[in-house]
Amino acid sequence: MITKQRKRILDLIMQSDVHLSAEMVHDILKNDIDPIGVATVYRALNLLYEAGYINRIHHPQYGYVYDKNVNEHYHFHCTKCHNILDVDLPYGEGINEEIKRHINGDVCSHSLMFEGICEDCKKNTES
Amino acid sequence: MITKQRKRILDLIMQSDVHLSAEMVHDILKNDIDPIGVATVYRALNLLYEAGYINRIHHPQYGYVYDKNVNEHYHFHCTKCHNILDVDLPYGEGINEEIKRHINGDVCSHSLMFEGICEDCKKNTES
DNA sequence: CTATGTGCAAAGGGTTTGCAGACAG
DNA sequence: CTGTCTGCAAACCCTTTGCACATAG
Repeated sequence: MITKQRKRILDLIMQSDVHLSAEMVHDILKNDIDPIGVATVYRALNLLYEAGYINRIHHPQYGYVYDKNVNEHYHFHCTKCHNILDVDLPYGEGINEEIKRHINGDVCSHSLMFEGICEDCKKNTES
Repeated sequence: MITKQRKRILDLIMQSDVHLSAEMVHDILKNDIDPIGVATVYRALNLLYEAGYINRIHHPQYGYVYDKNVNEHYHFHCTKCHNILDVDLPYGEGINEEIKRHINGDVCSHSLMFEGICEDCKKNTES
């Protein structure tokens, strides 16, 4: 069911250039003309993720963050500002099969996260 | 400072075949002849990790889990039993440099986690 | 003896849940 | 009108913190 709260939450994710956590989404929407409650935000994000409208990744600091890009891809985490950036590297589909032979089970996906200092933080440190 | 509590916690990690969370460590040690408190477990694990005695990885379900293997390596997460297994794949040191060119910042490490069903869970499903 | 570690219980934060009222179709 | 969604507050889980006492060196 598409309610106006869910639409506003989905729109926010779609329009955001950064990866937002549930808390960030709530912080933005609770100050609107008609505020959205925390519970609604958490429920909507889970639902939108389960339905495949948005992507969800594990943030090293803030639990889950949500992403408009639903294609499998890799991420970079800045250990200074804690932003997540998308990494422009082709997704290694084949590696799952390779690992399957080591594990003797099923391997259906993988996630790859790089860690370091992003361009902006590096500039700010130098200056 | 090496206290008997810290030694027992470190020994437990070193002898375990699986990756233990702080809670699991506490659950085991709280039932001993002289029990160890939660706070001590959390403080000791942080300390042992900071000091480089043990490794720590982000578990998709249970916060951090601790690992006796301090060398960089990759992991497999079973989405059924939620165990973490080590993956026997060489660590791709060179890829950090490659990503550095995309990010224009510093890239110092990466973590790679495979997801799927482990051998044991697969067997149990089939039978 | 002095500095550090411990255990307890309370506080903390982020997320989930129960429930009455609101809303969509 | 009926079933689903919302908002609130309480509950929840895991982790951290403050403090008095215990322990290591």
